[in-house]
Amino acid sequence: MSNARELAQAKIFFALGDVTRLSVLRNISSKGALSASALAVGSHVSRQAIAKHLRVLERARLVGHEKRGREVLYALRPERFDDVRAFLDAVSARWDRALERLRSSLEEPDPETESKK
Amino acid sequence: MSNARELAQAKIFFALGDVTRLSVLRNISSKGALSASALAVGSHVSRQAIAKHLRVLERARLVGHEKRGREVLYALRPERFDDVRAFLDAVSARWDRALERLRSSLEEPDPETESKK
DNA sequence: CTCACGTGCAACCAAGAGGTTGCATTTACG
DNA sequence: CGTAAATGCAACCTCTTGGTTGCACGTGAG
Repeated sequence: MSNARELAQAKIFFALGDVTRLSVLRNISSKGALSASALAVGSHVSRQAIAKHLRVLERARLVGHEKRGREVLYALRPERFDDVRAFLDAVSARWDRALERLRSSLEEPDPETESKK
Repeated sequence: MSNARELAQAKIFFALGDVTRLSVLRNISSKGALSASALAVGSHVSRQAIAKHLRVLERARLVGHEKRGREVLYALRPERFDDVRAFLDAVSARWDRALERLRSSLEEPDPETESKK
């Protein structure tokens, strides 16, 4: 039930569930690859806090890093967002089917299929 | 910078960032509206824990509740997922544009636009 | 070479998350 | 009416989060 895929999904969503991290993602998605220090400049928290957030984002594989001289640049990995979309689509689809089942069972009592229970 | 919309987005993602809550969502998305007790049956945690998770999901407006006799049924509100998709699309689009800018500025120095900095 | 800058690591702290148990309350159903 | 089921509320506990400060280490610019 709680296999590795679902755990990875939860990790991704967890990484997205913080305003500071969302702001970090917005920054590197609009301005390109940035260092932890650069990201901390416009932020209201310290550089070390940003570094921690970057580690969370990286463990969720939403960003990657690359050593560039004496600084470390963090960049987006947008391909991971497809997994998130897949989850959303799956849930929505299941929900639509559940609604459809409910609707048909209400509008049309249909004793044949009803007798299955 | 950190306005109400971004806070709401973070709340949605936070609500999705827990394996138990993801499992709850899967359950009510496949089996339809369920009560907290019913959701707790197949789970490895207590009914009260499920109730807390349901409150988190409800504050993020991902689910809604309806009193049905002596029990309370929780159902999905899939329209909220559109907001999530909107965020993902926005970030991906910005990232694509950032990549495009980077690529063009590398392949073609273009002193005219470069002189803007 | 020097030194300031960017980074990483560690200790620490307050607050919140996630979970439990226990009890009170409501309510459908024999 | 009586009772068992479903819920709500509160207290409590432990572990994690998000944040800080301080310091040590590498490395690039002048």
